[in-house]
Amino acid sequence: MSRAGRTRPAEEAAPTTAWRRPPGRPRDPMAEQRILDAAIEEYLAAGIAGFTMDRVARRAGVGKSTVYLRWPDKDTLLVESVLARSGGIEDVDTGSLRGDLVELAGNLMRFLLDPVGFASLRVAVESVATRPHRRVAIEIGERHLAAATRVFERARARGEHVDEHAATLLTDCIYGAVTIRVLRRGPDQHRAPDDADITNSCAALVDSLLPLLDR
Amino acid sequence: MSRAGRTRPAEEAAPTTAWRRPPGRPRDPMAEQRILDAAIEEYLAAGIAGFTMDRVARRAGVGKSTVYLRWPDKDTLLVESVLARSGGIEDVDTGSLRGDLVELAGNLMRFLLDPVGFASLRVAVESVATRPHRRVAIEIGERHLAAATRVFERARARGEHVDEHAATLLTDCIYGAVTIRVLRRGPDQHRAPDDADITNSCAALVDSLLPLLDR
Amino acid sequence: MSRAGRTRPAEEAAPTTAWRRPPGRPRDPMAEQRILDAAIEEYLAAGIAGFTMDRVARRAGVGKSTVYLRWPDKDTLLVESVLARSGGIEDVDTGSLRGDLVELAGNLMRFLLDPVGFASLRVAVESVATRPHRRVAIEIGERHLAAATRVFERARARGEHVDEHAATLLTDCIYGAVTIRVLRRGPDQHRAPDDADITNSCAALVDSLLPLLDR
Amino acid sequence: MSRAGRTRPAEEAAPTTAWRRPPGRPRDPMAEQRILDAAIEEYLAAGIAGFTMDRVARRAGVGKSTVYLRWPDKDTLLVESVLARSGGIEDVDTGSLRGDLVELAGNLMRFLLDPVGFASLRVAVESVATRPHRRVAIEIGERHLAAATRVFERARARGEHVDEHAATLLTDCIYGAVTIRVLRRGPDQHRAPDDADITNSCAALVDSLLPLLDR
DNA sequence: TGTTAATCGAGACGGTACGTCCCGTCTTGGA
DNA sequence: TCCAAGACGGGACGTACCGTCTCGATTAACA
Repeated sequence: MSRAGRTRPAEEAAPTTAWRRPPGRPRDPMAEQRILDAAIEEYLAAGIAGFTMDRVARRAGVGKSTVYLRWPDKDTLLVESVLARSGGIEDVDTGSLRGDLVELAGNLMRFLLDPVGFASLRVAVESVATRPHRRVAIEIGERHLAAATRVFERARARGEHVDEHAATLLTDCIYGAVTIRVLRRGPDQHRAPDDADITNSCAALVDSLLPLLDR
Repeated sequence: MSRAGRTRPAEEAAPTTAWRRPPGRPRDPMAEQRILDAAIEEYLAAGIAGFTMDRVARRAGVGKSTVYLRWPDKDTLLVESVLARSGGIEDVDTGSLRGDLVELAGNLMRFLLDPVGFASLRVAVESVATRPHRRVAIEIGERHLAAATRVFERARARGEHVDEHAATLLTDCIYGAVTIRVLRRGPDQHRAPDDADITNSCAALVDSLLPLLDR
Repeated sequence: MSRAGRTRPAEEAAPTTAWRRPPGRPRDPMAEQRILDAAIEEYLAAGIAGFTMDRVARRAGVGKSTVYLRWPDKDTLLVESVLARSGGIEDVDTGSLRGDLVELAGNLMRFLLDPVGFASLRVAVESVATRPHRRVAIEIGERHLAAATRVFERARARGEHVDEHAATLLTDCIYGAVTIRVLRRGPDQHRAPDDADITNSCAALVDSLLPLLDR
Repeated sequence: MSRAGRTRPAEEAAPTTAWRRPPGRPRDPMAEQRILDAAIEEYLAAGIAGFTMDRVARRAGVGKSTVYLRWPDKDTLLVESVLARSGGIEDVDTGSLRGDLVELAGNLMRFLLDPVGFASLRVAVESVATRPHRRVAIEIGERHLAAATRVFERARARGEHVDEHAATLLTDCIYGAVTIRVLRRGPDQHRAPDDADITNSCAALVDSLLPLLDR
């Protein structure tokens, strides 16, 4: 997620040394967010084809130099905008493994059905193919995986016996099936399905797969 | 897969009437394939960034007009090139359901690990998001799905009892898991994994999921 | 005015030998004129920029090959179309030298004020600059000059003494002045000047210049 | 001669207010001339057929955008290039009316015999026909006319009596005759005629026409 | 109170590719 | 052999962006 720009205080490692503001006019702290927002809005409005640095800068009320000072090129800006927006795959904790998994699957499905969320899938797939951005895909993957991992850890902490292999399998199947099903219908099919529908179908999926844990 | 060009004999609805060649010089029947080939070669050589209509035309030994007569724009040409190349998800028939499924999963994984195959995934994901090409994604999906469907039908024909729901679930899980795992490592990680490795991991996946069929 | 096409009977020198029709389908005798007409219409309608071989052929109801069989390229067709249309600088004969010259000047002015006539000036100037068509400019010049020459010859035949040099000078001045004046106001200034106006101004011009003949 | 670009200081009407540079990077003041030069060179080297925007930009060491920022299209650039080059119809002042007129006629003839000068005639004739550029023709005309006007004014200042009508007539005849004679032989007939020849023929022309001033 | 230096909005710059248009040629089946 | 139709290879057009650059104006910390 690090940008090419010069380091900022928060990211510095110097623990004891006092931080000295670099000389010159400091960067506008608002610009960053304004640009990210403008980028997402442009992307959502016009798709990847209409996504133009000039337009993003214009919409953000910012000069192009201000953009290029922070992101080295268009692709990077797009990727980071999407990532910044699709950020929080919040942790889930319903008390039971089944409940957690249903919630997890539901979250992913809701996420992918949202245009920005789906965009992060596009970005991930695209970045797998373009060497320099592969990191992005991995990061997105990790983020979702981490939530699943914690769910299983909590289950073990509760005393349930969960085989490591089975857990991985379950995760891949749940995430994979959800993804493939969303791909089959596309995001935001003009009207997303009812929240209850999502939960129901995810519950059915999880219930079908749960037996795998018992060998 | 039909282009914007004028109708060709095979696509005509006229049942009894003899087909009359339209007036004027007929389109070069070779050009079509030469362009598609050149497009894939350019794409593989230079990636999406270096994919240029002029270069494709040049490589195909063709004028740009000849290209634009057949495909309305760069995106469409790229998509159809990839699709044309990623065509044959051949049918599998090993005699047993388990064997078929292992083969199916292996085919998909090998397909996705190949640059052109992975490109078709990119194209599918991208086309889900861009309304005008959604058809493409569906077509790719169908193509893979059809192979799975036939496998289950053959199983039923052999007398095995296969629940409809379970079959769908199995298909989604296998395809989903394979896809997600490929996404995790990317295509053509400089050297694709051994063919035996692929088969082994697919066998493990299928064996783990097969119990789902028995409720 | 000869085209690149194969020779036609009328242009042949064979005096006594019977002319044998060449084998194959004879050329459509109408096509020639239809194409010339269409060319002028297109030129007048859209100017040189909108003058397209495809459009000319289409308007003439003719295939492009039919055009190219008769004229080797666009420029030649345009030039010959204009020339064909601006053809007749009719002879004048009013009985007196002054009358003839006034008529001559008037004809030229009317000719240049007509869009097609002015086009022939454009074509002439242009063709002076483009080596391969220089012939055209000369031809146009000759055509106008010839009329003047005949006027002076007739004057001499009537017994008037007309110095050769003075005649040339007079011709150049009359034609030159008329041309320059038309250039100053442009052709078809939405509404051409009254025919009487033209005659009057030409008469004034000629009357002013006539004394030059008496040394 | 003004282009579509934004206003420059000199053209501004603000009388007392200080001029403020518009925001953004100012246009490269050299580019203008470099492009005009490159255009003329291309035109002279390859004629109108080989006159390509890409080549002009390349030769000027400039991007196409830089060209199109200043001239809206190829025709306009060509016209203005020619005009810029054919600029200086210098004033003449030999002390006598006859001397001035001979000089004037000689200048015009030399001008028209030079490829660039003749090009300006082409441009003028062409622009008379194409509404949007008519201004150009007028400007070229005025420029030459002005020199003649000043000659006659000076003559009057010297006390010579010069009738207004006669002066106009003389100008039209001289310019017209010279133009028509150049048209008859074309510019740069591989080798322009000797400078003395030009002067001689112009002197003869003027001497023949001078009597017109005395009624 | 300047001086220094980085950032800001704006927009011109050198490039490159797009998709369109047209030229002059070629290739059909039919006249 | 010509004809109408229209595809073909080639190449220029004018547009749109990219990522860089150059302005004058700001905005701090340092002197």
